[in-house]
Amino acid sequence: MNVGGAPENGQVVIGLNAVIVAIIEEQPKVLVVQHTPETLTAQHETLTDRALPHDDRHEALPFGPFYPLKHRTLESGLRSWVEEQTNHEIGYVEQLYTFGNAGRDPREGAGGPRVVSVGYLALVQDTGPTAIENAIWHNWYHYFPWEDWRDGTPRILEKNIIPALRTWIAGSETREQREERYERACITFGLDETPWSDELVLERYELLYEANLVKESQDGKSKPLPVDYRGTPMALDHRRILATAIGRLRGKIKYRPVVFELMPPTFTLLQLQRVVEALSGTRLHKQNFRRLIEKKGLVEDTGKIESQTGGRPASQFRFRREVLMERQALGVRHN
Amino acid sequence: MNVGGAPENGQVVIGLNAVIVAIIEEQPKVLVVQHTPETLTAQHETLTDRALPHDDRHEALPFGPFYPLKHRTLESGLRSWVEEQTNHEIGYVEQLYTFGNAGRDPREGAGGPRVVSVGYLALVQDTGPTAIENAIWHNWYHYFPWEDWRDGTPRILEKNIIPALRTWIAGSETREQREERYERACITFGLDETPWSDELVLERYELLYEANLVKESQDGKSKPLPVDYRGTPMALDHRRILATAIGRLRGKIKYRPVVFELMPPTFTLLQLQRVVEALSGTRLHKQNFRRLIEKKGLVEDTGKIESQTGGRPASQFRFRREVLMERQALGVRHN
DNA sequence: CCCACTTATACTCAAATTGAGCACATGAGG
DNA sequence: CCTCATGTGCTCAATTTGAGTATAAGTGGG
Repeated sequence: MNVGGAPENGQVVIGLNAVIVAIIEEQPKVLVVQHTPETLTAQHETLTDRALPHDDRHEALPFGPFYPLKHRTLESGLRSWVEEQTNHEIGYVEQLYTFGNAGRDPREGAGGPRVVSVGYLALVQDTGPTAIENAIWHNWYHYFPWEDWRDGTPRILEKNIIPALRTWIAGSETREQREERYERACITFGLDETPWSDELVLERYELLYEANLVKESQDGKSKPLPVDYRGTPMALDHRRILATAIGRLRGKIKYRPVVFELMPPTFTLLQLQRVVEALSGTRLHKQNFRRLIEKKGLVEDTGKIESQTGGRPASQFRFRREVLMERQALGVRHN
Repeated sequence: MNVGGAPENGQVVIGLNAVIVAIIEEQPKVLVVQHTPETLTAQHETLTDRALPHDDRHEALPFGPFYPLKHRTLESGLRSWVEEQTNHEIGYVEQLYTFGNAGRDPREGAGGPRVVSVGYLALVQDTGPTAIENAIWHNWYHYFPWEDWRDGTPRILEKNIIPALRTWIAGSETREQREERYERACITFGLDETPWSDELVLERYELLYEANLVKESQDGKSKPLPVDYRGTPMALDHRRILATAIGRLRGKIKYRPVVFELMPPTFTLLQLQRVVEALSGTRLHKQNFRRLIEKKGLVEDTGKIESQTGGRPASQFRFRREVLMERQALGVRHN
């Protein structure tokens, strides 16, 4: 057994994980696969010869294997199965991170191949229901309820997370550890007047993970958390990958014009603002947002008027594709 | 043959490529391995059962295989072989990109495993000569002579590259193509008053590649370029990986305090400035640089005085490790 | 028809940041 | 003591940013 390749060093299989994002009704949505035991087996093919442990039967990111004989590049592998399965044309693909941690996937181990998975972020337009089976669009704030500040400070944060973090800080074993925990919590969760930073999504998730405040880090020994404040869990390390994607996207929109990948061909400035707000989880100052957009010259007036605004009719704009070519400092900054 | 793993889908082997950077005498250096046929075989082990074609026997980035049975994570795999081989302690490691292109490595193909390689950027301090065999520190501007603007516009750019690009633009087959080429060249190479952007290292390299102005893209049919303006070539796609690393690092220093990973424990502000300048390839305004650094509070005066400055003695500073924890907008902006 | 309500859009203004420079300090070396 | 090279404090105008005021132009209800 184990012939071919570098046998004595173990087998490696490459998987492609996609965070597919669309904005639907002003909410940032991500495509997730509902894992029932049957669909899991059907989807994962060779990777699923061993079943997932019961606890990990959760929602998962869509996953596709990489076939080196069939796919010329990793990205083309990703594109082909995503477009095939979702019937959505992908406008934008960005590689996020490659995860190779042992123990990521409980199916590996004695005899099983090591799964190295490459995470991708893909942006698609809202083009109605997907054809993909068992896959649905979920609001990403279901998984990260503390990340949505559009209606003010999330209640979950004030009521549950911050107090739990303070308990965690107080429970340190040395003074150094307490200070370190406090410092981290300040920076990531904006404790005690420290400003909140929308990009630290991964850092926040990891802190909660370490503090045992999310489902994924529960070892079964400590008593389970109340459901209401840990956010919906996902299979394996998928919530981590999603956190990476959100943080990256929030950062990227500030200096590259990627928002437009999520927009319909024409849109009003308020619609554009709502999309940015949905992604960043914050509210923006309307007049300044417009000033910024116009200054960048990313957008041009189509002359058409949208009158279903609920107020004064608005001009419809179009993204100027000409400026798309790698150009920097063209994003949409906040406030 | 081809038993184990997912046989019908081809074998995959994972390689780890490291761009190891240090600043030595105000120059940004990268660790490269000199490939003679013998050392190549010794280094690459299982990956080198087929020899490289003669043209690809160039300088290469250090490369280590990933052993799934031995390494718990990709990063720990990288750290272990880099530290083992270089005797340098790595302060900072960042994953760059995962390359899976077919045809990247001519050794793959019929029967050979597909090599997927994960590129890493590692920053080390200048701690004298390395112990690694056949590896030497090379100024990265040998590979990208057009990227060093510290002594004004690089002559190579004005004398050779820009004219060659104009020829390439003029040689377009349609009007659209000409406009597209011109636009790209403007943005990346700062043609006709467009400002130069230090971060577009990869974009510039790719443009030159497409325009057939670097060695790696020479197909052997067109007549060879004069040596003087294409920069030193590297094996396989290593120059591409290096370009990715430089661009990433140039971007990163602007918003994260990573420069300090390259600094000795104490340093003067001018030394710090010289390091930033070496990385970004530009000159900075001294007084404003100081103002910026002091405002960020990244640094503290040790009270000690450096008198080997050639002028008035300077205060020695130390990086305040306390602020290292994920904190944003703390980099060193230019000018 | 007027009114409340909603959204669009033009413009103002102070605070903060940035880019460029002057002036002087302080050491080394002739 | 004069020159040279660097360090360090400070000024100043231009630009950008954050926050707000004022007004325009639609909707639907009485």
